[in-house]
Amino acid sequence: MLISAASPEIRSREQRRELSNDVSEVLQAKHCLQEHLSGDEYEKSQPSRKEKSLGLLCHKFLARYPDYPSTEENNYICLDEVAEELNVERRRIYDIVNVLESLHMVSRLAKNRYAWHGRHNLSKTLQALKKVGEENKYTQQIQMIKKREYEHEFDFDGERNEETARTFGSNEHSEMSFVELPGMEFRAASVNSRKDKSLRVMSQKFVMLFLVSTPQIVSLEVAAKILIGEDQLEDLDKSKFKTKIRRLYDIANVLSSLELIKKVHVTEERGRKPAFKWTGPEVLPNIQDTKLETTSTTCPTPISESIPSKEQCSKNLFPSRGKQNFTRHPSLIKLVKTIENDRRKIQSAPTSPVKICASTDQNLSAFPSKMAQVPAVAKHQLEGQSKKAKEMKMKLSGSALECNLSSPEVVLKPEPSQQPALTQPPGVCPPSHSSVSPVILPHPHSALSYAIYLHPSQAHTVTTYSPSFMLQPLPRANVTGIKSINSKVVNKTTAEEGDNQIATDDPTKSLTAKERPTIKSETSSQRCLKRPQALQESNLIKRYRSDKESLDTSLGESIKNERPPSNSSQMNHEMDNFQEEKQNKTETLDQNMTRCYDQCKREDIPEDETFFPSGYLIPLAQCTHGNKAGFSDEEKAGICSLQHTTYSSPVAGVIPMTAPELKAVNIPAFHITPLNIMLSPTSIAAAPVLSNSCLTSSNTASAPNPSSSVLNFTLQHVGLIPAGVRVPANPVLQHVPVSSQPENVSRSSENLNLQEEKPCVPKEAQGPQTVTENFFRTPGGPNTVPSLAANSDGTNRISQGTLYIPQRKLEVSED
DNA sequence: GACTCCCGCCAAAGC
DNA sequence: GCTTTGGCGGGAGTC
Repeated sequence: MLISAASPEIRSREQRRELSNDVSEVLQAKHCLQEHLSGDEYEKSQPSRKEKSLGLLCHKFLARYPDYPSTEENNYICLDEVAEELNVERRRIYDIVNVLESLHMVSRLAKNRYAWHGRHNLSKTLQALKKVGEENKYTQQIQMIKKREYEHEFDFDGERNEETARTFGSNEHSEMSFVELPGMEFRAASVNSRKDKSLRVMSQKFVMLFLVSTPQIVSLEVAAKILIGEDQLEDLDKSKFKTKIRRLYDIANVLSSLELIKKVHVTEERGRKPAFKWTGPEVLPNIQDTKLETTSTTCPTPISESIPSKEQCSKNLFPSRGKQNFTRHPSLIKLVKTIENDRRKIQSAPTSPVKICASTDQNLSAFPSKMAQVPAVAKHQLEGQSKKAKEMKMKLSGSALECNLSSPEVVLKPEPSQQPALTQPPGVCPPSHSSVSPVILPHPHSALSYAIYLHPSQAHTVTTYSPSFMLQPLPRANVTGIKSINSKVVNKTTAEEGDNQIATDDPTKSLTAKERPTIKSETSSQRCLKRPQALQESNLIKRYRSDKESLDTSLGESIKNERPPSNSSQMNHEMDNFQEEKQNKTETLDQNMTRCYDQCKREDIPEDETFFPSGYLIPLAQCTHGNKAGFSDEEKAGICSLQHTTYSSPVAGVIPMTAPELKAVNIPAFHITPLNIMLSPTSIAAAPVLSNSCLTSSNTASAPNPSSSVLNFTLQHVGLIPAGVRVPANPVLQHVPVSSQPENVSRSSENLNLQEEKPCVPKEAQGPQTVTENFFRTPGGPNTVPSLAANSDGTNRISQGTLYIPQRKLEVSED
């Protein structure tokens, strides 16, 4: 009955002939049903509104065809046939087909006839859409709309709408366009030229919004506003808006059936809003080989400028507004191809370092859209850390510690894990591996900088003892975030690894070592050792961050080799430059980090393994308790009692290090004085005393195995001992067999792992202790490094942390 | 009452 | 001139 009502009798008769026996039987049954049932009963037997929804209909439609059809199969779609079989009018089928067409899952062959492609082209299409979405700056548009929504709450006059209209009107991307794939161009001139293909275009743009959004959630309201804004913003009235919303529901139903999106609700200040979340495949915008075909109804830009395709060119040459219906003229093909080839040449430079470093699409190809949050996270952390540092300074300014704040070369900075995780912006992965924090230290002899890497607990310790330090955490949270984000696509993280990641991702667990899960320490390989580029970039980042901190703290002092800002405008200017450079460098560094992480993954290096940048390290002690020196309870809580924790960092170009090594080489770290970190005898005396229990439980029992070669090299390198002179390991640790063989590191790590299973001595029972106290207990001992260098003013110059030596010395440390 | 979206009118485009 | 296609908005069903 429906068919006969919807179609002429002749067509029905022809179709009936083509229909399968099953369909005929269904129809006959229907007719019988209608004849035998009364009107009400028949109505009741009709499917409900829900059962007739477009989404369900689309499900039925999709069920008819395989996701990945083979070429041998008959993949033609006859709209009449489908409409009849699905018992809907053709109008509904058009809605479905249009959306599928926008994703290139179907293509129109002829009148009433389509070809089914399934999901073969889906990834390419999504890549293309993402690229176009990025080019169209949809992210900015979304932000603009959201911002305007917020402003609109306080501004109800009509000026805003005018401003909105102007903004969208000035948008160079305001034309409607359709993204095509090579070989998937619309064959029919009608489709190419018709202006009223907005459902397809809307569908594509809707998808683009998801692909460029972070998180990939788009509210209907925002989507409708953007689509209206691009269409006819002068008609930004309510009816237009409602109509767009209706269409978006149509599209969303189909996309939901394709499991590309999922309906959610976002709760904002003004209430609950319907929205959709992208649940489709992660899209890597690596489309250097994907040729985009963008049709356009207008020609806003000259052809010589970034016209993406011959399609676009032909369309732009013959704008299809009104009744001008042009197909691609053969004479244009040659010209268009030339343009296209040129464009391809330009775009086919994926290895261009400029592209990679400039966070372009190529850059994004390695890291999906969430990578875009990296700068924001970094900024967030820097700001938070800067604030924390200021607070810490304020706190400590009146404390018993006498710290020379007048000339700090390195300013202490709290570690990232101190940042409240809840303050992370939505969609931003919280910092996880926050165990190591580098500090740039200028080398006194070689003009090369050192980086001190501090464990979070050490950060607290250093904060306490030397508040003039500023810890410079690596963008580890960013890296981790990237890793976790990309794990599905890039790293193929196993479930177990994922669990580990979750455990370490939890920022609350990174606050103290006590809360930290036992982390195995194993030095399995130094295959990730040499990453010169990453090292340089890392140093650059550190320098930038130091610069930033220098500005932030407004101390009027700058880190060595950094020119201090002379006035506020210059400072602002430098800040701007810094932010920009920092972002670029951070992203580049993060890539290297992720690459190394991937490599380590491939080489089966445990995720929690200790990594430090290549070069050698002079680590800090990791066992500290802050019961003295007037620490507040809060600070005590922050000072962790890490005993068996190793330091993990997915930093590119890293050396696995175990906790014992850190302890061992910590000694020279404390005595090397490339910094002018002043510590008075008073404060040293006030430093916690290392108890035997600590040594027993962690240093000794956990098989600390000081790497004397590292120690010696370190001392030689910094000029504390002459070349050729070897200094034995710390006598406190001497009962542990010392081996300079690299494998020994692994062995000690294994020991450590075993030890970790034993219950640790309770914090309280250990009493105030810190490994750093080792140095005070054995000052000037024959087997230790020289005593603290005393300054003329009676203070002692110490540095605390893991000293990072440039990589060129690496082979020495491996001795 | 707001949200959701089915339904079908009707005009443009195709043949 | 008939058919196909699809924009559009009323209004019914659902929450």
